[in-house]
Formats: sequence, C-alpha cells, structure tokens
Amino acid sequence: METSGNFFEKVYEVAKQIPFGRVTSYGAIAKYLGAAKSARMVGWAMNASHNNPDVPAHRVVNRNGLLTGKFHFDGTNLMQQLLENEGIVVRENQIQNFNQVFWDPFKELV
DNA sequence: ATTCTGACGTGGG
DNA sequence: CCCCACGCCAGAA
Repeated sequence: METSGNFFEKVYEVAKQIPFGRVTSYGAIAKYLGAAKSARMVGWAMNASHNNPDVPAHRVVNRNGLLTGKFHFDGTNLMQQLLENEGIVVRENQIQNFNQVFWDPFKELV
C-alpha cells in the first residue's frame, strides 16, 4: 500500500472529500499536497484509483475544466454522464460554470 | 540501466 | 490570443 509512497493515499484522501456536484483540478490537489509541480502524478494516482471506488476520479479534471481523462473510463461519455448526474453541466468534454463547481481544497478543506 | 510517455501546469514568443 | 517548449515524477517497454 505505502510501497508507492503516501502521495497516492493523500490524493485519494482529498479526492474522497470532494463534495457532491463539485469538481477540482489535478494541480489544485497536487498543490495542496505540496507537489504543485507534480500535477501529473495526481493524474497517475487517479489511474491507480481504479481499485479505489471511493475515489471519484470523474470529479477531477484539469485546470482547464476539460475532461481530459474521460477516455480512461469504461464508456466514452461515462465521465461526462457522472458529472451531469451530479448537476454539473458538461459540453464537449468541457465543464460549464467551472468556476462555480470548482472545489478548492485550500479554500474549503483548510 | 536507459528511454519515453503520460488523467498537468506555467511561461514565453 | 494562439502555439510551442520545459519542468516533474513515476511506471512500463
């Protein structure tokens, strides 16, 4: 578990705390963990989160609000479907009102 | 051991 | 405003 380091666990912890109908970015989580330059690792951790159903990877997008990882899901629109299911408006893999649905761990998670 | 790629982000031209 | 390049870390070939 901790063989890969606590980094992955930390990412999961934050991702799990993402409230319903809210999303965050890889960079935000990475920055919160103190690895702002390793935003990529957050995405990598999400990849490993496939074994962690408690990690809503679909609520994590890039800083652009774009569903970059939607191709990694089972279906083609599975990620978008999940987000829309939470009330998030998604168009062409891009989250609308991203500013409103954005969840900042620094601001709300303290 | 080396090389490349990757669910990103920021900066420069 | 749009396009390109660099940085960072980790895992796979």
